Amino acid sequence: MVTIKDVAKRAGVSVMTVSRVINGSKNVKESTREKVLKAIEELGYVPNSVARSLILKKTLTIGLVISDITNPFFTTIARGVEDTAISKHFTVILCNTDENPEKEMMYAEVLAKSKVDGVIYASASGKKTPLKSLFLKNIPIVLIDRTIEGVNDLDIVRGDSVLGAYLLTKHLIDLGHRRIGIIVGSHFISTARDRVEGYKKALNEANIPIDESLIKINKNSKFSKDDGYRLTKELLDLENPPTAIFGGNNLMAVGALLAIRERGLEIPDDISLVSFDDIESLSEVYPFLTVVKQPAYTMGVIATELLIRRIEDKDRIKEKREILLTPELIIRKSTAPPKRKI
Amino acid sequence: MVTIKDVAKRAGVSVMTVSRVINGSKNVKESTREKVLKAIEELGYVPNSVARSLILKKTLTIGLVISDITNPFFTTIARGVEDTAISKHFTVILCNTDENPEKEMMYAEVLAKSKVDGVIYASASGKKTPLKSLFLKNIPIVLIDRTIEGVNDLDIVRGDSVLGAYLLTKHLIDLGHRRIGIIVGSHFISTARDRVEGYKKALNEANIPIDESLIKINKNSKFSKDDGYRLTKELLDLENPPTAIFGGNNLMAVGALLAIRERGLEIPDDISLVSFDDIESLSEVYPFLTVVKQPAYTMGVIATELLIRRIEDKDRIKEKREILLTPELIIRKSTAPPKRKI
DNA sequence: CTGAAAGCGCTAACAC
DNA sequence: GTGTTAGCGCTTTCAG
Repeated sequence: MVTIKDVAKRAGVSVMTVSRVINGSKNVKESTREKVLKAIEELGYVPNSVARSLILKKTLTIGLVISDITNPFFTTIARGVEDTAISKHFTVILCNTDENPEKEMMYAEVLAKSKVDGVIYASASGKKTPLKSLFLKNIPIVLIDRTIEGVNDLDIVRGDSVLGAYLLTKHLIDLGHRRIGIIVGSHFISTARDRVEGYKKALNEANIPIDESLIKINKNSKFSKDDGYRLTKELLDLENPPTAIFGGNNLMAVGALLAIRERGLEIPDDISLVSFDDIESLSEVYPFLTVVKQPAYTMGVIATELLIRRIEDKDRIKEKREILLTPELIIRKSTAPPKRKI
Repeated sequence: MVTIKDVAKRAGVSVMTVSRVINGSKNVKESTREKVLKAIEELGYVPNSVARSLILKKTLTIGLVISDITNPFFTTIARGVEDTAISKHFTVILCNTDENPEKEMMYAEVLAKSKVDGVIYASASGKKTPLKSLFLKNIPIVLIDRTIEGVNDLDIVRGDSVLGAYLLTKHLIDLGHRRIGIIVGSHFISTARDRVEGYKKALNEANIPIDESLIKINKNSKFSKDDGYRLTKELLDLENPPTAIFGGNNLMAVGALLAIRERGLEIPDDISLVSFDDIESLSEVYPFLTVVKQPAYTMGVIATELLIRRIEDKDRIKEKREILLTPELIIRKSTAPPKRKI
């Protein structure tokens, strides 16, 4: 391995001068700079960021913890994060927890040990335990999408799930639905709770009594397609099944759709379906699902900007910032008035 | 920041003993170990991987360079890579080059400087220049999906694009099409060239003369939706337009679909459409597009396994390995016999 | 079983 | 403009 020493020797200067050239210091004679550059070129020297980080105590790296790399919602966030990070010369380490608290724990530790300068964090567990090692290292954290129980002092960027769920439910109610089923992921996750809250709010406002059997919020289920599929079947098996189903996120809605089709039911003729979060690659080609759409890319951008600001001047802004982004209702073809029971 | 020294002081032992405890060495008296563990706990000590990497000359990190994080094909690869890497205690740095050679260059340099232990690489430029800094550092590389001009000594895992394109084209020919347009990304990219090759092979076999005006392989265009859209319009504007269009990848096929619809044409009645690579989230809900599907997850897994094997015993296996995965033709609803010209 | 010394590749702080 | 010294947090000898 060729080090700064080798370059110095070859160029006939001290390592310090080489360091200056690498880091673009002004105080180097042009002829010296050229000598050094030539040596670097000849030797094929590449500076070692690890050594540099050890001294500087910064790695120019941020961790991005998301819960499902398969979900376009998170992928889009990742893109926003990455684009923004690059523009500020940061590299991002992507950590996919797969909605698995154990993986989440492991990744938090890896990031703490790796001495990333900061992390953007979508919790899979809803718990603060995994954050412990990050806190210990005093690593700046920006929460994204999901809040964490008992954590109130961290910046957070998220969509307004209560409002989004309210809009979706209200749309269904306006269409005439009164029995609306909702399926959401783990109740440990804030977005799951918020969406149920928005759902209830809309029902209450319309004086529709809340039927808990229509609310499928499972202890251990994830926000996955399979869960959506399974929970929808449970809903359809009810004695008095719903006339509309609210998918707690895009993946669950797809699962719901599959379950509904499997039963030979038509959407929206037999049953309506709405989804929290869009799937652009789907809707573009097949504009079918009525959804509430969150500005995922923007979320990634804002979270990264907040984080980097924290990294670069850790002390100045003390107060926590909460950015709430407004979702947008997009009405397509999966919703219609319920069949009138004659 | 609490370091190994602080722990040593607190536990009343030397740093070496702490190091032994951290790394699970056997040669530590049980009572000493407990003292050290207690000190670690009390101080909230987290080992510094940066310092460790500097000595060990390995980071337990691999870089994954992909060209489009928006494309489910690459996302699925990423998942395969990540799952495999984790299971071997490696962390992955995801680099999204966005099909942009400049970003590619930048990322290659970042990875070289970061001293990742290896990289999995889908080239955006098709050139070997960006790899230079990686080569200089002697970092093991496994190519994925795309070959690189003039690079013949690197392991590679890729799908058989020639075969896939051949199958897709043959399917169209079997249906009765004779004027088949093809749109692919930059001809600098091996998969673009291979797909055109497979296309030509099928035509030749059927004794259909090749009409270069039906082959849209642009110098600077990417494999993007917008390019698919634009190139399809060019195809439709031809004096004697094609009766079927071959989308060079999933994104281009979507662009093609949008362009076709915009012209008020019906698929497959007016024109057939096929795609290289599936979009699962789309096809699951709307099984419409006839595609050739590659085992993306498997590609990620295999590439990572190869890479880690290289990392862990750099010398033993000298010869390059090439893994060619077979794509699968999935016939759905976007293809039909051409309208007979009366 | 435990510790002291040396040093990984680099930069900060100060000389000259 | 350039070089010297010291040291980042850790592990590797090698003693004891």
